[in-house]
Amino acid sequence: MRVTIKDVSRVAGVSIKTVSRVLNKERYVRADTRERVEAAVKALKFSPSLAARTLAGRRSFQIALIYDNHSPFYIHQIQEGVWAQCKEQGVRMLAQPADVASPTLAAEVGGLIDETHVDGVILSSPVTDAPAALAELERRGIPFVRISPGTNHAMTSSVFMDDVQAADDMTTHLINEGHKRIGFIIGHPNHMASDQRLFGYRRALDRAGVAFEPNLVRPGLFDFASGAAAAEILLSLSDPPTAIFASNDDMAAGVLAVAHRKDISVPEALSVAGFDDTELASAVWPPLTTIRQPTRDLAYTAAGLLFGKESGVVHRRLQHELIVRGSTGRAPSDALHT
Amino acid sequence: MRVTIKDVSRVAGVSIKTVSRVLNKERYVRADTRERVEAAVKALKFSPSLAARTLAGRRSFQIALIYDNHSPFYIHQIQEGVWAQCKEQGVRMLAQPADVASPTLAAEVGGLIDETHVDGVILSSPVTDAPAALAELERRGIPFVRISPGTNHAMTSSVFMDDVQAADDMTTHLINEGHKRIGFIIGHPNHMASDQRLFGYRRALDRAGVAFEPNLVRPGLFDFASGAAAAEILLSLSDPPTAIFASNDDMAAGVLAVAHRKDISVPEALSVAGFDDTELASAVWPPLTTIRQPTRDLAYTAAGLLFGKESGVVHRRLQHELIVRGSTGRAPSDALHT
DNA sequence: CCACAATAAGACAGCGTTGTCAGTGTTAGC
DNA sequence: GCTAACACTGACAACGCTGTCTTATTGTGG
Repeated sequence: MRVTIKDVSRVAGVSIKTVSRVLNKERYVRADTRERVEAAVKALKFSPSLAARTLAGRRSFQIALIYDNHSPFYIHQIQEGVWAQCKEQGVRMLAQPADVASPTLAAEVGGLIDETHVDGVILSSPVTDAPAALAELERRGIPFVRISPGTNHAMTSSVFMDDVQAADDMTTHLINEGHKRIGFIIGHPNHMASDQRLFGYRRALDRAGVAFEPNLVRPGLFDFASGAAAAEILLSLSDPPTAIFASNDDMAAGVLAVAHRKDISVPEALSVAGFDDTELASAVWPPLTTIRQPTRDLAYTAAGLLFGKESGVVHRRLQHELIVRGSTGRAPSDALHT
Repeated sequence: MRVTIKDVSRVAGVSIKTVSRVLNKERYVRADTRERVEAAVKALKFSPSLAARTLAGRRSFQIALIYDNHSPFYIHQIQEGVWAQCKEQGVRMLAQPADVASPTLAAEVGGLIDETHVDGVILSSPVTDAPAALAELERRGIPFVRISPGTNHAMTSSVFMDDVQAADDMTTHLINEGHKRIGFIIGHPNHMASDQRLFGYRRALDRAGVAFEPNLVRPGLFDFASGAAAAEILLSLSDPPTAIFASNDDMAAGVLAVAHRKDISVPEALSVAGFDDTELASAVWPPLTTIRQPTRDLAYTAAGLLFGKESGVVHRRLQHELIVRGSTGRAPSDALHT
């Protein structure tokens, strides 16, 4: 039924081992032999069985992407980046949702690796910082790369952006626009990036000599609803902020919705800023001023590192960018002084 | 290194075949033997090699999900639904993006199946209607289920919603709100659902005796930008529509953005409706009146059919729901008559 | 022209399971 | 108490490749 390496070898008039050599681009195959084999492969539309290659060889031609992130846009971009790199390398990608809070995380990660024999793993935040998952990977000595990890890890490569600086950039931008009371919505507590963005916000305030006010900082969960809930509270303050900086776009969209409902015009009465520059940022009104996180590139680069394009442990920082759109503007009080 | 069935058999004091029987829940294993084996499996944290099972047996414990859809929200829900079902069944899911317009589609689908030996395939629109892909699947006699196919296919199961009725429902709702001039933005031409939604729109107009006006219908591509572009044209008409029904939420968000930019208040001066009820529908302002498409359930059910929960070819229709939110309201002229 | 390395290709075992078949207990019926 | 049917278990080949080892062929320097 199935076309196997045997069929190819028969058609090409060589041994199966020689076919295997051609398939794996090994040395010591004469050019004309190679061509005969390749012609046979094409004629028979032969695709080698991954299962057999995995079982017999040292590679499985598969990698896993493990994630636990509730922003569909973010995940989509991550998947796309890893996928693109895999396609170039002729490797399959196993997308694996996980729950970092689950007690069975370690078992799931371990089982995945044992069952599939994947050649490597890409970890996306916050799985990057789940000790249980990391321990399983290390115990098996399987290569892995982390995307936007929150913790340092000398032994494995990672790809990330400077969350502190990015949040600092955004906050500074708002300050430069005349804002003094800037609300901040923290990201999901599972994500280390959440702390870093908060830190960047505080650092910018400090440097500018703007007093930090705990009232203006609210927790969030990286989703629309939590952003809206936080905005509800911030905007009900007796002395509400003139700008709100949310730690991701989804939450910023929540802020916008509340502003609209309360008939607070954006950006005239309230500036709103997001983070990530997902498709959502341009799909809401007004379009969000945000930080462009090179998510897809992060993922693409991470997968590239996994395939050993560079040797040794590499920590690569990718550049973010402040994207100014319609959701932010001069502080309202400021307008009086012009 | 790796824990194998041999290790388990040694610890349990049985043959590897008996371990295999327990693993596969076959008959003819004494209860106490089964327990001994299960204890050994647990003690050794044994996970059977998928590669070996695939090679030796008739099942691969893997299915593939093939999609080509540019709405991240939609794909996310589809993946989630299939994934949930797979998890219940203890089967791995291979997510495979594809390009229905690509000339290599058939080769990619064929290669995927031959390489991975997947037990079945889930096709999401518009791959459901790509003849090249279907032919490859049929040639191999591999079971597959289609999610929201546009064409009939007697031989395989499918799961879908009634796009015609849903579009009819929405259009009727708008008519009932007093709208006479209702713009319509068609979906991506690759998707059969696009035609059906257009048909439902026309059917509702006909039934209500509202004249169909070709001017009010614009093509789109299921993305934000094409929705905005269509809205731009519709709203520049000398006699613009009082409502715009976009064939999905992404395009409806584009309409909202244009309305905001042109300072047309929604829903007072313009009603906007979407389709799908993705997360986006609730993340924009005002939140979109839309059709709730049971995307996740569609996917979950499709995967269930693949695992043969029911025998024979099944075509299951899932119920949609009209979700009325803030983006639609009475037609403006209508207000005068109240 | 010979020794020796480099190149080229095949034979065969083995990866970790499942399928098949054979063999051994165990029970039921008369 | 004997036989047939059933329940249970194991031996062994096979799945489709790659790794290792062996053998043959071709080049290369002195």
